[in-house]
Amino acid sequence: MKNNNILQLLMQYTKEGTQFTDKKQRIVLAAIELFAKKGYANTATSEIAKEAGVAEGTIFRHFGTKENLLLAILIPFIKHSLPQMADAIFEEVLAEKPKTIEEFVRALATERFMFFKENRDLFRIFIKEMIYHDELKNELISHISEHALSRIEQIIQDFQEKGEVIDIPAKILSRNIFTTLLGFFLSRFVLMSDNVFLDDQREIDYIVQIIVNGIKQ
Amino acid sequence: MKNNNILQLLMQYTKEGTQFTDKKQRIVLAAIELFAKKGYANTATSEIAKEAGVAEGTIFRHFGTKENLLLAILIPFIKHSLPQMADAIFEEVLAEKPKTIEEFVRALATERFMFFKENRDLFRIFIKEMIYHDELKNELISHISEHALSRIEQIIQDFQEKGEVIDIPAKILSRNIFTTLLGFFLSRFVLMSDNVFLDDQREIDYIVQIIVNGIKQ
Amino acid sequence: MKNNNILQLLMQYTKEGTQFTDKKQRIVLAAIELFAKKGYANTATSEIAKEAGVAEGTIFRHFGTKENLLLAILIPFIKHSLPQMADAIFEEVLAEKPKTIEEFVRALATERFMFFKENRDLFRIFIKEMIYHDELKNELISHISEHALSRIEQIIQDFQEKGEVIDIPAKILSRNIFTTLLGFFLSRFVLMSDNVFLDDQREIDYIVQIIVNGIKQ
Amino acid sequence: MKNNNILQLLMQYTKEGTQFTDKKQRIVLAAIELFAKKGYANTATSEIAKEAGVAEGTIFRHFGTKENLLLAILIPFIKHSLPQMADAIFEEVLAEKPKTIEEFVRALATERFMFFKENRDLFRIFIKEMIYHDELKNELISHISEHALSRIEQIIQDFQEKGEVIDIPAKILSRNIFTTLLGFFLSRFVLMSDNVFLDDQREIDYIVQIIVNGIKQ
DNA sequence: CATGAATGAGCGTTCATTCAT
DNA sequence: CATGAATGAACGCTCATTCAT
Repeated sequence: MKNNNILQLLMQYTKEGTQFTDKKQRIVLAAIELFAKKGYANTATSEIAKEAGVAEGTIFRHFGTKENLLLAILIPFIKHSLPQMADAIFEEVLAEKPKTIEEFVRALATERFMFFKENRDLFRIFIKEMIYHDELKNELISHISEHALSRIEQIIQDFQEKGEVIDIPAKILSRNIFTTLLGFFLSRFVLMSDNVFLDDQREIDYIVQIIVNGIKQ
Repeated sequence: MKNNNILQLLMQYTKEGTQFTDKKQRIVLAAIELFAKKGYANTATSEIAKEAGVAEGTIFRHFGTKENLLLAILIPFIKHSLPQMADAIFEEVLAEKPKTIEEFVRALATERFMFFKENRDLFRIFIKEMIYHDELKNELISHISEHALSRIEQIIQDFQEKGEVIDIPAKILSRNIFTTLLGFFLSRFVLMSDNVFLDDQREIDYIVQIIVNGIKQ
Repeated sequence: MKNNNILQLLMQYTKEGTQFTDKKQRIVLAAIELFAKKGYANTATSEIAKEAGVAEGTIFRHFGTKENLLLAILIPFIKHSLPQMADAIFEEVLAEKPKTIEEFVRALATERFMFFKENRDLFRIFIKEMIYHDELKNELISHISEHALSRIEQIIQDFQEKGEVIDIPAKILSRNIFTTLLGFFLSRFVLMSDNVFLDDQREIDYIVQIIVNGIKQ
Repeated sequence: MKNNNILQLLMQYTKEGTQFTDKKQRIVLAAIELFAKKGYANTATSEIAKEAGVAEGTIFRHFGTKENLLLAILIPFIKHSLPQMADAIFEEVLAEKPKTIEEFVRALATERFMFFKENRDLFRIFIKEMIYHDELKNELISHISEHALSRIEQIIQDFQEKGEVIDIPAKILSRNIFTTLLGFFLSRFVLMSDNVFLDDQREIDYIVQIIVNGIKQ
């Protein structure tokens, strides 16, 4: 779980294949912060420039349009970081060779919890902009299906064969695990205020328990 | 389950306590439709006026500002409709005197599924605008806590006393049921495309099964 | 020759079929003045607004875009005023039943001289914007061909039949008369400074003499 | 008629009296091409730089401002190339010792036709930019008067003395010849589309015939 | 000399809001 | 109450110009 911060991944994948320049990085960071805080539509490019300490024109020199700046944040994440992350997640989650379904769900929930905690800003941008941005929505959903759901499904099947998990189609179960976790993270990191919640570890414990009880044989 | 449509409820509760005039109603209906379709920020008041068949000035005569129009849609819903709805929900859910926790969860999930299905537009506005609108967020959360979570908690406790539900604090359980359902509805009605899903009844069946298995003794 | 001023004609032909409002008129007049003086590209909409004594937004309320404002000046002129003018020109020119080719050319040259003198601003806008605006160019040329050249050709043929005009195809002659006059007007009203020229009457006398000698039998 | 291309002349005359460097030449050539195609105002210096294969800064190192670049194209042409051209024109036109006014006009028309055909781009820049650029306009007109009109006038006088040309003041006749030719070239190379025209030779024949008939005794 | 990233004034355009009718 | 023309602040964006390298 060493590198959970997307921005570092983000920096590695640009059209040019080169590192972002200093100013470009500062623009991206300022944009993420402001988009997350106030939303894309309510953030003026002049504010981003001010926050980043560059001239407004510099934003357009690097990204062409404001929308491109948004996409320059989101698309590489979807296209490159997300699959790579999916690999990393399952590598890490499976590294400890979870023997029970509970160990697996706990590892997954913990890993994702930490991830969303660390990248709450980006997560918020995603959720907000996706709602009316079908292109992004479909792109993201197809990537999730391909890279995450299919793996969870496989793992569930393994546990089903061992008789540890109830006999509902693995496709359904995996989607419900995914949905349940997503709902939890949405409540936790997007919708609700922090003060509603207990400490992290107990939160994770409960959601794991709920999920696992829900699917255990 | 006779009156699931919020708009009719919405019309009955205004600050002034009077009925909305015809034009005011048309403005609210047009605004809801457009806010839901394109988002608050991307909807011009001129569009709302056109869609409602009134002059742009009329909107401002009635609501003062565009934001007030949004709040005039959301606040009464939260303040009046939501509690009333909560009453109605539990009245209805409990009307059939659910004998088991499963019957209760199924009744609740079904009722809310139908509700969100019918009011998807308003649901979307809520989610989207709440993300960066802390006032709304807190208002909504406190109402939910007060009117929904506390009742679920009470019911859970009853079932715990009967030994049907596991011995996790009822507060936690109820919040997890709530979160799980909300996550499901967010996926189902806000984030995902329709075509990802099975038919309604099977969707409900599975989410109920997951939740119930998760908390059954 | 009572109504040589295009703007009055311009005012009569709008999409709505109504008279321009006062502000709309002032915008059009200011735009013509500034476009003519400084060119379309070098005139800011803020300047037009200032000159017209309206808010900048008012321009866009009425015309949508800056280019539409240009076209709202030029297109009605081409589509409506120009054909109508062509009618008027030949009506007037032929009203005095010119017995000789010289009388005809003189009447035509005089009428057009006065016209361009009075509408020099609009003439300049036309010439300047047409140079790189093929749509306008083609529109104008086709209207001129249809409404002006064909009539001149007819009249030339009549004089050829009377043996007054040399036996070059009437099509060629008419285009050369047209071109010669146009060249004269371009030099006179667009390119050259006023001080290069003699008094109007002598200018007209000479150009007529040149043209007539050029085509007389 | 060996060297009709202005650009080569252009390259030889700069303020500094030195040869243009390679990069400077490439900038000028690119600018001429783009100014002619899209107009001065619609051509970005970045485009010129790209087309010329130099950095944008290089343009400003050489020319200081964009307007200076335009003037660096037009002024030397007016100051140096135009008089030199005038010499060359009349040298060439008179080389064949035109015995009749028709031979003279034909030689002049042919020479200029070929010239404008070959330098249509530059011609367009001139016309377009001159319209609102009084400095340029006056500069050009005074040079034309001095170097071209005065010579034509002289030649016309000669033919008048031989009784070949009508007895209108030579000043007027020469300006009318000039104007008629200019009008023809404007129509031919700036305003009209190519497809309106016949083949070059017949075009020339007719314009010559018109002019000559117009002034022949 | 040459570069090109950076600049920021100025542009066309949008739109919530006002107000005379 | 209702209207819709008018407003002007604020926006995204362009581009001639500068300057450190």
